[in-house]
Amino acid sequence: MTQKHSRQIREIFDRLFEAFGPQHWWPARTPLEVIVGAILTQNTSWRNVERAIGNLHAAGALSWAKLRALPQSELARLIQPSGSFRVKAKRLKEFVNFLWTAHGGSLESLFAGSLDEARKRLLAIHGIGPETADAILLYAARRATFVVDAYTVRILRRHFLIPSGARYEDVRKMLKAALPDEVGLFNEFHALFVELGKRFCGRRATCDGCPLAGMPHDAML
DNA sequence: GACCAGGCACATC
DNA sequence: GATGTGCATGGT
Repeated sequence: MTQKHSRQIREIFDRLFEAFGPQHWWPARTPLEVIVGAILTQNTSWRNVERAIGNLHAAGALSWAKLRALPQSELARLIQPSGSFRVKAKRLKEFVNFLWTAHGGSLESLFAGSLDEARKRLLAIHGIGPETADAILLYAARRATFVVDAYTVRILRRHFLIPSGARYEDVRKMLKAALPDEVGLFNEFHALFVELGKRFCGRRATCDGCPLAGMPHDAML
């Protein structure tokens, strides 16, 4: 991690924040909603997740007790708009069951200890991979970890800030090392990466008007 | 009709 | 360790 590298990362943040402003992530009212949303949004657009969460809300199912009591098949029916609903119903159930059996239903207990300890605990739950674990830690537990999504990797690679073969954990550690350890910064930065990706890094998108225009860049990547 | 969206687990080489 | 596939909906 060179100072130049770190400066470029910060320049990206500054440009994105200047262009897009605060993103107000995560769009959820409670830690429970963050966790449910994080699982439902796996490989799924947020719009469809909102429909699913709307169904859960209408069914009065947005509480740990109700999620625990709800039959998996009924849960699957409610979250159907978010896609992969059988898989995701199972994942939600596994999360809730683990929260109860291992931590007595206490998120505080689940999130206790060092960042790495809490992260390992989450990753051990079936259905919680690195990105979902980091989203939960950052947006529900307010811990300073970086959420590395596909856009983030693509953008950093295009700007020569990570090697082409960089893995999730490499990118996460690089970003953590390049930035001050501030939850608010990590929160905003991930959301800004997603916004940039949606607007300018889709398959059909062009770089016209991209806030990162002028920075070293390879559009072919 | 292909392709994508705020991934993950599993099989296979 | 790297790559491929199923999961499944709704939008472009």
